[in-house]
Amino acid sequence: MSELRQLPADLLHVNTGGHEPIYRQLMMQLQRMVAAGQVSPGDALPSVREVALALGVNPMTVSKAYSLLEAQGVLERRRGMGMLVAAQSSAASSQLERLDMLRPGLERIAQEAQQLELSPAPVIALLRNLMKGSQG
Amino acid sequence: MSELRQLPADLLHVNTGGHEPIYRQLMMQLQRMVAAGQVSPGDALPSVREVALALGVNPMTVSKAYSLLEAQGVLERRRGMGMLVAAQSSAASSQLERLDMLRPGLERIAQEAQQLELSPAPVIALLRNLMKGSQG
Amino acid sequence: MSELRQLPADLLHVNTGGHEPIYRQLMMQLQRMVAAGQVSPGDALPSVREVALALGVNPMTVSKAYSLLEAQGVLERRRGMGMLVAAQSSAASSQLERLDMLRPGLERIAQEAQQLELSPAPVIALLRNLMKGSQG
Amino acid sequence: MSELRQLPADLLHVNTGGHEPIYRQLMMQLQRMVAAGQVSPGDALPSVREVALALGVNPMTVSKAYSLLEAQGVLERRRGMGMLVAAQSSAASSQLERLDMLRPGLERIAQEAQQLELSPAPVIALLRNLMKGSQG
DNA sequence: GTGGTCTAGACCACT
DNA sequence: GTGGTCTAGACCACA
Repeated sequence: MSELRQLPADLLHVNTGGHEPIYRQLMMQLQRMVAAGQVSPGDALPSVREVALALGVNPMTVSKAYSLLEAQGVLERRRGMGMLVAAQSSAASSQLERLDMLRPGLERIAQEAQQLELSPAPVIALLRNLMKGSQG
Repeated sequence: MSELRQLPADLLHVNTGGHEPIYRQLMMQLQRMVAAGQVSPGDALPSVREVALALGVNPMTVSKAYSLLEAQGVLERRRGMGMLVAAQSSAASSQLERLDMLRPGLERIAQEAQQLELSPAPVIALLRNLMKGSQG
Repeated sequence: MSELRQLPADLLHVNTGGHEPIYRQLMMQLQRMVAAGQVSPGDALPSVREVALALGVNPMTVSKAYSLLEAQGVLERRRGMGMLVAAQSSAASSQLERLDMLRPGLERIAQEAQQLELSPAPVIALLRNLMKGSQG
Repeated sequence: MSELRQLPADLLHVNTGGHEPIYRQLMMQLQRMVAAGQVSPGDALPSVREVALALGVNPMTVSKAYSLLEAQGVLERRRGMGMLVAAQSSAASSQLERLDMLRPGLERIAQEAQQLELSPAPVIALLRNLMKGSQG
């Protein structure tokens, strides 16, 4: 029997105000955590009810995120055990794969910067600053 | 000389496929054009009907974009004569102000990069690449 | 031959920004000037072109105001002489009649004050202040 | 106790006959109700469909009023759950703030009274009368 | 259940 | 010519 790690529900965050749907915020966060190896195949996810309570959102919303990730093969539903990270979910992804998850966002930034007639230098400087900040 | 510049309608583009509402795409494009100084206070905007025809969308959709920009102080209504860029819309914004329009997007990128356990270097390299591409 | 007074075009004002149509602003102003006796039956009005130029509005807008006042019997069109204040326009109105012109606006104020749960005292105090200001 | 107050839809009224657009009538009514404290931050608004039904207008018209108030920071959207009065909407406004909402109208009255060469006394008397009427 | 978006079309008001 | 308003109805996304 492998020892079951249980992902704490309070690792997830949600921004109710923005335009991005809550279920999608949850999906993307979980996907990133899997990709980064912060959670491994076989690890258990907090129950729908638990997450819903911790985040103050509707349980159906959490359930939707879980179900979509299951359909994507990222999660697995185990009878009586809730959801856990799927075995074939290739554990942590390579740096290149993870970088690719950022590509759409970066492409959009690049396009907007061009429309704002901003040269790469200041944009990159700002991004470097923000990344130092959140890591330091 | 009361020479009135008229923004050509075909400078606007719209992506019907995506999730972002058409009216919002128009709003953001116009806002960036004003900020970048590609269009100046007092310049006339193409008529609602003109834009609607050029983009193949419903006039009300264009009108919604215009109205919201007016409520935001970016545009001004000249009764019976169309819309124009508002006077107090501070002409072209400074580089710092324009950079600030990118900040939310960059903050999000930084947060996601952290969750993906990506170091600044590769992310910044990718962004630099994308920005070179759109400028070349 | 009675001596013809000519109303100067710059007595009229117009607020392009608001919701009230320009032609209506002109109509109401002229009506108030007649009612107050600031202009008398037989007095000539500035030409459409003159007013349009002085106010920076479309001549058709001025013309519309004049025509509607003519239809109302306030103005008279005299061939080759432009518009003049109609003879039967009862010269200056009585105080009661003039007060009645303010009634709709005051009724609206009263209704809004009630919805705002404002008692009469402060509203009346503010109005008294504003009237002193514009008269002093 | 998470007791949610729900604003009844029949508190809203609409005058189809006048010139003022329906959506704007709704906006102003709601704004005054918030300012007067008749409805508090966190209170739920009647659903778009409910109001539309009660008033016999198109749901889009109601939705427009709600959306504009949201853009103005008066209301907040709870995805899939309806609208509620925004938290930062400073609860009931002070008497001074509410009085300020009447200022533009009163300024206009004062200006018109001056053009009508009316002295403050009769105007104020009329207003006092009208306000008594709506309170009795 | 909630609001959001878009369309097609009619009608209006202003300039 | 300009934008504004409203309707009726369809379809979508979210919770």
